[in-house]
Amino acid sequence: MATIQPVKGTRDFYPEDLAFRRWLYEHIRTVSESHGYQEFDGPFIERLELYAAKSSEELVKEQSFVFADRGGDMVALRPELTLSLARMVAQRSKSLPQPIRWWSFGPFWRYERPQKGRSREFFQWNIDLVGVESPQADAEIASIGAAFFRAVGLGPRIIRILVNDRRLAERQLEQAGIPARLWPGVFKLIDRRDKLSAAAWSAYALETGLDAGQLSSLQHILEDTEAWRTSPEMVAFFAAAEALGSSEYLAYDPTVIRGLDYYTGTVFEARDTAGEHRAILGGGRYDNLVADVGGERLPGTGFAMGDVVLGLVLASAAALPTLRTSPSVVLVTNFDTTTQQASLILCQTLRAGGLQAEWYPEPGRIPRQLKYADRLGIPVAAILGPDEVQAGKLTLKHLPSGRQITCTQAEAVLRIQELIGH
RNA sequence: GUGGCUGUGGCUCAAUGGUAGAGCGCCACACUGUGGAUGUGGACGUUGCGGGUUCGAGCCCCGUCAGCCACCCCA
Repeated sequence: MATIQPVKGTRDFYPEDLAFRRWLYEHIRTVSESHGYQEFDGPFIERLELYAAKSSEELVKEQSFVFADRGGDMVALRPELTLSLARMVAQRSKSLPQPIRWWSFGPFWRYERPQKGRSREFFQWNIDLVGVESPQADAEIASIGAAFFRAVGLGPRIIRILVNDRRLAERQLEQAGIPARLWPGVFKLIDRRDKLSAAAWSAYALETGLDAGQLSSLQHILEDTEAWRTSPEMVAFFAAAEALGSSEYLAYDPTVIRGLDYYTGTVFEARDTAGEHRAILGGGRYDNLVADVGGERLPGTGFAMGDVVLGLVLASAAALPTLRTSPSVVLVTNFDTTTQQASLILCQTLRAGGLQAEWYPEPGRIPRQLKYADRLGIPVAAILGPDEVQAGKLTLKHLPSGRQITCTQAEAVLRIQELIGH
């Protein structure tokens, strides 16, 4: 029978895949909560107008799953969370205690061609600090990213968080005599710098409307790795990061600009230092966003990290965890029809004792049952054959060590806990 | 949306236009009450789909679908 194809760009989460996602979620939760952030979530569908002209024109027009609901309203599967967050904050800006520290982990959808590190349905960690304008708030957010990388075993030699500030960049462009109307094009130009050859990039720059002098100034700006010292915000940012212990992950990079239109200040992205993968996370300061969705003006800062690229980076760094997919710590064998009843009772006793226990659901050869336990990584097999039933005992086999003991049923829970080292 | 590459057992891949194979995995047995190791044997295929060329197509041609990769954009 031909199987029906899954929807393009979606992923199936088999137990081992879900185990990884859960592992990720647990690290994200731990790091977020250790900084006092509260978990929240928004709806998976929003009205299209929430996104229109506030994130990026292409993101909304070309890369969102958009459809009319039965009432004729245009809605979108959420392509990002920040606007839902802004909307939720705007709705309760008078009553929510501020500053607001919120995090979330959930699914997002973008209608684009799937490729390496990019799928149409992906999971994303969002973390935001709203109501604070200080560079220290930006430093806290970036440092949470660093703390996460440290927690999952990705050290500063593998990951770097590259930081810039749009306010600084705009000042530099102004000083270079580049008129403000060219800035959007110039930002795009900066973004493309490492994708084009030097000659092609220069040609593209002239097309953007820069003259030779402005281009030369721009090149100086992009090579000046000390320019952050002229920015009070950047200086304060790096000082706070130092205190937060994340300095070794952070570096000023004048070529980082970020594509989303709503960023107003600090911007940053995490990359693997080998340059093998896409950006792992991206974020920055968005001081007008809450006002843009109808609230009072509230500054905010935050980032988003997708699960797909992170998985690739972990794989490259040989840092993927090995995870058990079966929750069972003990398999109760099903020797034959004469012992079935006793096996079921034993299994239920083990559960009552707090152990995750499963029962082989049909009588069968013991080798087969042990092999099953072995393949699932179940550490203990409780063997209950006619001999054991008659003696009122049972045999416990610890599969990783091959050790085997005999005990009474009353002792079983304790003995199993000893075997698995609890 | 544009371009490139690739579709063959469950997986990874072979097969000068001439009999569809291997390794891994799976199953059985050796070992009928002990998994992993070893050996022996076994099952599993309309070669993505549709058409064309040919005496003959997994291979060549056209179409189509899917996957991957790059561009675009971005997590």
